[in-house]
Amino acid sequence: MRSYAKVVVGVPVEKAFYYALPEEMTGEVIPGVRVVVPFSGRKLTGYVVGLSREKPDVSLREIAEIVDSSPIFDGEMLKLTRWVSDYYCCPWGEALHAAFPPGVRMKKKKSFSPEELSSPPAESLSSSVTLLHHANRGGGKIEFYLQAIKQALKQGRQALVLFPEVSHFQNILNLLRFQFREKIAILHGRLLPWERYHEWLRMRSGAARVVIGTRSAVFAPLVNLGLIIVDEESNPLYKEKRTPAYHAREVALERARLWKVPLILGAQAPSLESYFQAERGKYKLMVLSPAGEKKELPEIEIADLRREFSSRRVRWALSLELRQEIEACLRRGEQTVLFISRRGAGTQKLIDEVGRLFPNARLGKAGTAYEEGTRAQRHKGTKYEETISLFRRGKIDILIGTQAVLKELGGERLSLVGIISADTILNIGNFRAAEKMFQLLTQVSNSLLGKQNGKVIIQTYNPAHYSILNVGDYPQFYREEVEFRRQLNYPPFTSLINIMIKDEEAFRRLIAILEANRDEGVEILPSKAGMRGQQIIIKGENLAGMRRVIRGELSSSRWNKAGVKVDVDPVEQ
DNA sequence: AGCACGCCGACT
DNA sequence: GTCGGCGTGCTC
Repeated sequence: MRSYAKVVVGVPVEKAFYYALPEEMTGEVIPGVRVVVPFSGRKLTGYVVGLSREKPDVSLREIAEIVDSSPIFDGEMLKLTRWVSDYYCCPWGEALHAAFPPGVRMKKKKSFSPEELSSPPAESLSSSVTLLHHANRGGGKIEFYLQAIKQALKQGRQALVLFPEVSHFQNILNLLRFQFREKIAILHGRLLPWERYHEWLRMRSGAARVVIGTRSAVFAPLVNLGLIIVDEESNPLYKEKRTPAYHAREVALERARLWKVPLILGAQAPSLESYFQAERGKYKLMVLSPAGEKKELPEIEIADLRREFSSRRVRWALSLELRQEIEACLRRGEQTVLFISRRGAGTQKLIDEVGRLFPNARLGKAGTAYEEGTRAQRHKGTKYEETISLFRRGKIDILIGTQAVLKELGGERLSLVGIISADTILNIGNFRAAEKMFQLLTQVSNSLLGKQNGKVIIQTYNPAHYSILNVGDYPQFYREEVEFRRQLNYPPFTSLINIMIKDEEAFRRLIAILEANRDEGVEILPSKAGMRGQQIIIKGENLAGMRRVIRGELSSSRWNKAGVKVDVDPVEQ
């Protein structure tokens, strides 16, 4: 009996297309392999996503060529990418692309030892989600992860461990390499194409047993997955900004569900979403306190700028408290980090002021590695890295920096962190502002944990804000924040979809279409987004219907030039 | 994405 | 009369 291949091609079209198989290809064309097909006058590479016995009611053409001698996606991975395309409103082809990175994509006709591939999954592990709420960045959580990984390996399974960025791997990588040596594979965006290809093959063959990676590694081609860990699950770097704008934690949740494997989410300060699920009993909550002697939180002092500047005309960047504390810190021969939330006009003013006030201190300024180095430079070492290195070696007394320096905190001689303006974060007009503030302060104060003179000074016009007052007490912060979210009907009580549109005419057209198909309880909030065009925010308890409308609508090519970008569950950074 | 089809303005 | 603008719609 003849069968027909259902093929997804890399065009922004929602549909799959059917092709006939030439006699000699029967048995070789199976779901998950790539094929070359004739498509409106040209040849395109597409993914076979299924086979059908019935002849579809269209005139068929034949598959021209088979690219892979064994599938690059198994059935589960096809389901996962399908879910990504449904949930994040992108064509299936684009979701498949995201799961199949460039370094690997160009290679052809390589066989991935089929005997490993077809091995039936062992008895399924208990599928559950654990939220590991740990108080510090110390060994407790790594120990926990290692135990879970060992258990998965003992059952003959593979473990997938995600971190928000490469610089966070090192600690666990050293420990894992010590125990498992060549069984470790690494996957992240900065690998060279051949490195990625090499790691891909090792995962696919089952030779790699533990995979450490960043967000895109959530699609790692594991043949015998037994465990997923997402470290620092609340880190916004897990959100992809390009299409499909997936959140690696959400994809991990779906993957764990599909593969029926346990998932561990780790966080110093969990995301509202995750803690909400834990509170309702959907996730198992585990709270880890610091092992050994209890390390004290640093002293947290609030510099109330309202009082500070009410009597004076000149506005200084540094409050009296912060100035005095820097002075004390310098006297003790210890280091200070001054955190600014954005680069810009305020930065130079701050640097000048610090220079004037502390003429003998050695100053350093660090933006981000990205801003201060070109792509080529980043391999050799950038100005940013140089500054950080000087700071680590104690050659800088006062370091002024943005978000990026936060992960460099924790050196021996650092004892003071000053938040120059908490309000630039609290006033960003985003419902996650308080959460972002709390995340920041948690990270900062944990990096000074147990320091004898550890101190955080927060300069603010909002000294009574709950995100500041509750540092060190996550449950209390959560209670206040979740109440705020409930009252304003924000996640986790609702979901959001953000659509950006350049073309104004298309913007109006899309609003009309969305309004016409709007479900009960769904709000459609259009607005101007300045230079970037217009945006439509869709807000509601259940957006499944809206998702369907968006996906169906955008598959029509009349939106091609309108510059439409869909962001499901947006996370502004 | 590409490409054809189609219906309006300005050219040899 | 035709060339070509790009709006619209289709590709198995």
